[in-house]
Amino acid sequence: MNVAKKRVDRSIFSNPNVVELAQDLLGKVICTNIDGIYCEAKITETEAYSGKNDKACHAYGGKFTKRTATMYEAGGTAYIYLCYGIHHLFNIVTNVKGKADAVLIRSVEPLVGIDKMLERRNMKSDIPKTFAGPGKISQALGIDKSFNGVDLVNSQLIYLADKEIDKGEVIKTTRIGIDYAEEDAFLPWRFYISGNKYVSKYI
DNA sequence: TAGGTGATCTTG
DNA sequence: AAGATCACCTAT
Repeated sequence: MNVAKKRVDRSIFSNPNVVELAQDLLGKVICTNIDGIYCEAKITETEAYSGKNDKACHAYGGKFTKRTATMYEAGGTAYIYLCYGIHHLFNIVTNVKGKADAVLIRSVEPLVGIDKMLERRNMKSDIPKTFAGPGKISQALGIDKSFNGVDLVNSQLIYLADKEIDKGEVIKTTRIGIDYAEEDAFLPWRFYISGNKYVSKYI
């Protein structure tokens, strides 16, 4: 049965160390109330992006555009953008307002509403990789660009909860799909729960 | 392994 | 105004 859960509060998202926070978010639960259906999914894989020094980050070097503006919002804001014309990528903005850090959610383990998540993915069953990959998890949870800028701390439609699950060992490795970032492509800023089945790539 | 897909940003 | 780029996914 479901372990008692509580909504996480603002303070966790305002951590100025996004690399540490990306690891803390593993095991937290994304709750959505979209299309009138309630779903829950545990975060199993994340990546950290830092506006200040990280060439992989959209807001690198203080870059401020219409798109990146969301990244400068307070920790706990949703940053969602369309990637490759097809995929909505879901990030959680971190740090305080004015500092452009974010955590990309790359994979989740479905907990509640699995049938609805499969339907959104146009799949009949949960085969390996069904919920592994940032484009897939947004599709599964019903997240699209209309949620860009939403405050995850207060929203009824999408928020995070803490089920106090022991997440076990965290694997640290390099981020995916950021070859353009030169030396920063080698930073070990991707994290996943060791041994978990819902991860897009091992090592 | 290659191509789809379109918003976003930069360049001319 | 046009062209390049892109934190990916699916099917050959």
